Amino acid sequence: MVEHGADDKISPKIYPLPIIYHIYLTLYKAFGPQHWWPAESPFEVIMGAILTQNTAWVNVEKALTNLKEAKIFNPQSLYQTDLETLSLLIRPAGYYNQKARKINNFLHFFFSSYRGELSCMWQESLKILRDKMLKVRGIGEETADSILLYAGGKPIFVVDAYTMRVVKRHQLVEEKAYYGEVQQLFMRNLPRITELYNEYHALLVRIGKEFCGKREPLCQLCPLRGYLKG
DNA sequence: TGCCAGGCCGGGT
DNA sequence: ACCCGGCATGGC
Repeated sequence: MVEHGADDKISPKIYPLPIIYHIYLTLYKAFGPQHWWPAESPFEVIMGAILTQNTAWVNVEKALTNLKEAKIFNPQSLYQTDLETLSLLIRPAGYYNQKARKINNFLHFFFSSYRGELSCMWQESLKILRDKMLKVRGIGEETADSILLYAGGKPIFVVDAYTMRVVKRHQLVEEKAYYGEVQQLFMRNLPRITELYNEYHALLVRIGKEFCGKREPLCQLCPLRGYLKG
């Protein structure tokens, strides 16, 4: 352990790492990099982020494949495709009528504000872009943050159902905590580094799936069980 | 068979 | 400011 006091002027004080940071290190050592987001392009990340809303990823992949096979998987073509056709193609992803509308809403925003150019959209500041995306019907906080982090490489932490379940199961936040509180828990306790946020969220999904069933109390095999309060 | 999956919206208190 | 029903397919 490091002694504090005498050499304050020489080296900065060493504080204990926040527990949130410890948990990341634990997960990374246990599972290694997760290689997220599974997509071939930033635009594909955006479409996937909308399609995966409350939906298993395997079903999203089917929808993405359909769009690619129809040779319309680019912003212009998708924007020109009528909702009926679009909903048919994304059917495997579920909620297909809503999601067709959501994709169209996003593309309308994308073309009217940024000429359909991602490079143009990324020039916007993080906070402004986030607020603007949240005004699009069908883009909520998680979807917006997923787009910002995994498509745009912006340093914003994504909170999803697994994240929520893991931090609540381990009593790192109160049971009623909402999205912004959990997001702040992570962002206040971690350096603002895109790669870190990227990997951390992916790791949380990994252990969420593996050890944190929806109705289970707390899996004894979870590598985080030692961090439980109380 | 029923439950779950990388949410979000709109209407009702 | 919460709370809840609706949206829908596919896998286990």
